Amino acid sequence: MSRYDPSAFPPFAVTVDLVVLTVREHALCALVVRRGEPPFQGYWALPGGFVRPDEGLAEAAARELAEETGLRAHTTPGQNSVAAGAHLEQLATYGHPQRDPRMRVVSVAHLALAPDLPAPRPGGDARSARWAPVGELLGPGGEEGVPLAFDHAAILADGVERARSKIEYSSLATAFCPAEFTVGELRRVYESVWGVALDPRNFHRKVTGTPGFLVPAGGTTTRQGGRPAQLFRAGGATVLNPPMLRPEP
Amino acid sequence: MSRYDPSAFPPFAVTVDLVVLTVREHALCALVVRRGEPPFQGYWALPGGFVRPDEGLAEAAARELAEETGLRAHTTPGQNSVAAGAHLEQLATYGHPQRDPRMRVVSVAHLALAPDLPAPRPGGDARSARWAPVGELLGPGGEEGVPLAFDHAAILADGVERARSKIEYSSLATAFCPAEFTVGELRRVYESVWGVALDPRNFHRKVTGTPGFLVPAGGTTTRQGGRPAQLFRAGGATVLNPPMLRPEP
DNA sequence: ATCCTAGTCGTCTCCCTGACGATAAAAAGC
DNA sequence: GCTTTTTATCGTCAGGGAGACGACTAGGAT
Repeated sequence: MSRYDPSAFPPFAVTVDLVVLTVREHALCALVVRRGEPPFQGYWALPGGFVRPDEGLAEAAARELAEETGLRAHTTPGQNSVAAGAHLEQLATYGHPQRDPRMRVVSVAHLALAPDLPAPRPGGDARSARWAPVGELLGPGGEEGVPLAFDHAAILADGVERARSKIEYSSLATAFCPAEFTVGELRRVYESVWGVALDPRNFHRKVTGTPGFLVPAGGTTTRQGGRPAQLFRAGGATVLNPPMLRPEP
Repeated sequence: MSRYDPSAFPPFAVTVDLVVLTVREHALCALVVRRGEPPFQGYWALPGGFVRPDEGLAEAAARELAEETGLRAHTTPGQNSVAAGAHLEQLATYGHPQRDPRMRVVSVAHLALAPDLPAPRPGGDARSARWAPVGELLGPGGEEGVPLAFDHAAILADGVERARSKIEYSSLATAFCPAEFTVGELRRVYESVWGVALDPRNFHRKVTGTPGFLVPAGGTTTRQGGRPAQLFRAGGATVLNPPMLRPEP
């Protein structure tokens, strides 16, 4: 930190990009926006923007998240924030010298997990936004044969992998659920994120037996047809001990 | 990414800071350097420096690591690099607006795990460097009652926690060992990083039974006194299935 | 020769997990 | 109304991993 004259630092721009994930119709989906200007005009991209001069990184990410989804983020002492039903954490930083053709841009990617939202509201500016299944975005050639802008496919892949591994040993899967949910709904979250089928009986035994994971909310509901299911809220536990195990293929 | 005029971006400096960990004398130690100029002149700090204009983040971290320790880093396709016996990965990014009193600095912290090195060579410039047990650096008031410079205590704490959790489910603990090592030496690594005592018999059964973790190197050695121990190298496995379990207090 | 130290193999028990049968309670179809 | 379908929930059982710990081995130290 002493090798350079601080007043002669090289010119960097710092942005935040958001991997916002949700589960819709039994599929893991990411929020993407259509770029209205070059470079990559017309391409789908992750939402994001420049960090403002007097704004922290988590603060910038929370602001962008609110602009794009309307979710309010409530910053916590650590690096993670919890919005109204949403979770926000730093993912990784991407700074390849040529990742943006305009200039040197270092992007601090964040990962947000949100429950199924009514509609992807188009945000403050006029860009169109949509939820796209990550399988399509990350498939060969990307969505509609067109890959994501910049290095956003790699960022999205890292975010998806982070989500997939983090619901193993933390209670974060509840961030995909509304405030009150059933064991079956939580199971469908795991199945959608991991892309596997889980045994309903073993899953029920596991989640109800893990202390602090779920607390009964008191009612029952019939949202899916079939026998009414008990309603739960997320418990106070953040780490799951023992973890949920992702079955191997 | 379209809200700002890219040519009018706010002025940011981007640095890399390094959490370099090793195990020395049954204690987890971090590399710290003494600052020779303000701010925090005379304080201990994590090694680091500015990212150069045409240099990637991992590249900058590898360069700093080589300057401070002499370890060569060999960049891999992913975000992680493996040096000659050392491991390097991105940790997290710290960008609080006031974290550096001189200017707005965003620091991309990296975590390096190295085997016990002969001596902390003072690096290219004249700053003094030393290995300090993390318990002293993170204890109340920090080393000698003086805390680390900037927010480096928080960065170090995050790096230590990352190392502690990552040796649970990956074979990264071998990065603290020389090329050939015994099961006992590997066990002392786990004990030092976690700060616990492990049962030698169960540990031996576990690591030798995990496929791909260790491969016999063919010889035996008596480095610690007692019965000669078989020598192993790190196997090809990077993830441990099932993981090593950190005992709870 | 004896003790000490560290390494290695074995055993036993507990608990978690996966596989899967059985029952319960609602909606959907007839 | 009755049956079928769907989902939820409880139980049982076998296999595997992990903690606790005994026993044996092979060097150095005294």
